[in-house]
Amino acid sequence: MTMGDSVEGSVAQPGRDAVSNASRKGDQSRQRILDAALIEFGAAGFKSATTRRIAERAKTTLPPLNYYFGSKEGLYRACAEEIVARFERANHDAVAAARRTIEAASGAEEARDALKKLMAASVELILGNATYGLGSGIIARELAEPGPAFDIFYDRLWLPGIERNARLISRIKSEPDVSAESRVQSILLVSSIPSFHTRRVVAQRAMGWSAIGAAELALVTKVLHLQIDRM
Amino acid sequence: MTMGDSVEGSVAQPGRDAVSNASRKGDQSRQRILDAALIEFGAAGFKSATTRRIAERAKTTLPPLNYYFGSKEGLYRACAEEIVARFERANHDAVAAARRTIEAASGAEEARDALKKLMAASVELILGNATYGLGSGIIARELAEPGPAFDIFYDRLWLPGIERNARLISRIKSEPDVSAESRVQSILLVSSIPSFHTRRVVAQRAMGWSAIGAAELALVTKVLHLQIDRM
DNA sequence: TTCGAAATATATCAATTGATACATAATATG
DNA sequence: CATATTATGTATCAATTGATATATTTCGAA
Repeated sequence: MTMGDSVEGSVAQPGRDAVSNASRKGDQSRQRILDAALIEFGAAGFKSATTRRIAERAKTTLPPLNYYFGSKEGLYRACAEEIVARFERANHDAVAAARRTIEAASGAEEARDALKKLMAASVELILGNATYGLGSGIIARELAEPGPAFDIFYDRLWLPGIERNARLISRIKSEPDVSAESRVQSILLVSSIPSFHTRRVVAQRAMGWSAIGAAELALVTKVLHLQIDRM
Repeated sequence: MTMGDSVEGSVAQPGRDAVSNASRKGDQSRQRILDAALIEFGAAGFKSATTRRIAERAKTTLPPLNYYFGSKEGLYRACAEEIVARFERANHDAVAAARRTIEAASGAEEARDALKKLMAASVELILGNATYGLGSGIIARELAEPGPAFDIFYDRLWLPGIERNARLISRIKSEPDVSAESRVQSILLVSSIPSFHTRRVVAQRAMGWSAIGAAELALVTKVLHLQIDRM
């Protein structure tokens, strides 16, 4: 039985106690493949990226890809899981603060502040962090054309994000329960996040920028804050 | 010499005076193929869509695709041109009004109104018009991963749109010339348009809607108008 | 009606590509 | 150290797919 079999239905580490992680040789290969796949899938998309290019970038050959991830699609899903994990790690503090705000009977101002922090963290992640740029490309593509990873992003990014923001917006407006309107507002706000990837692409071309500078990052954040202030 | 040769460098109708358009038999085939390609490319993207499926949907075979459009990529570019043409046709009135407002020494209120009309037309087109839904998918994808049609969309949609809106925003703020800030504001506004496609995908899932209703369309437009009122 | 050009279909090619059978090497464990 | 397990490389397969050579049909002009 190969490792790949245990991947079915789960992209977590294969059957092995979590203690000895990264100790065995194979873990390094697995990680190299995952990193290479993030770059290739991010640059070309699921269908256009080829397993050969991924293997080449990971300085290995084809069989290890299937050995560790079962199939190209399994590898793609593993990339999605990795992206979500990085997103959760980067947003951990803002999310924890938001959760506390929601659970405690906080006032409108605290909710407003929590919402600003959440949005700022997401924008920073997409526009500011060069490494995550790959992730935002994959996410944007998966939204333009729901593919093998849509469920992962939807269940672990969009749905929780919409729910969380809707409660904060509701709190801002001092509603007794979350209204449908707050929910729609939340959707509009959350779904504006991927558009920052679009903005990156268009702005770089329109302004001749090679990268998004701190100045534009600050401007975007400021505009978002103003938007939240006017809710 | 075949028709396909004349496609190089131009996706316009092959060498034939524009008078007798749609008269010859081939024009109907060409149109059927284009319609089929819009659907297939819209659903699956450039790489994933197959010429066989397009031919099948157009109730024909492979050679006509190359005969009329030279190659798969030529067909894709023709689709992009078609999308831009439809967009321009649907937005013609709002664009003409904006042009008049810009050229005349209109005041801030007229500029505000022209900008609202422009944005409303785009939103209506993407969220409201079912037929154009295909186009917004292709556009969204092309932004997530610049491909063979990026230049077409950029040159004929983004660049003119950004320029136009920047002038209107500048007028709203009563600036002597268009400032860099107005330009950035314009980019943020214009690049928010494709995100309505994202919103369609996410909202349909999150709210369990099978389609975007008139109510949500009105809400989105209202939110945008408020945003413009606060510039 | 006749003839040449335009249009469409059949069959096939060649390249790409995901996957894997098989052999070999590396590693860990007793 | 010995051996079973894990890991990796070579070579190859089979399916998909864009493209086209070639034959046939359709159509319009003379």
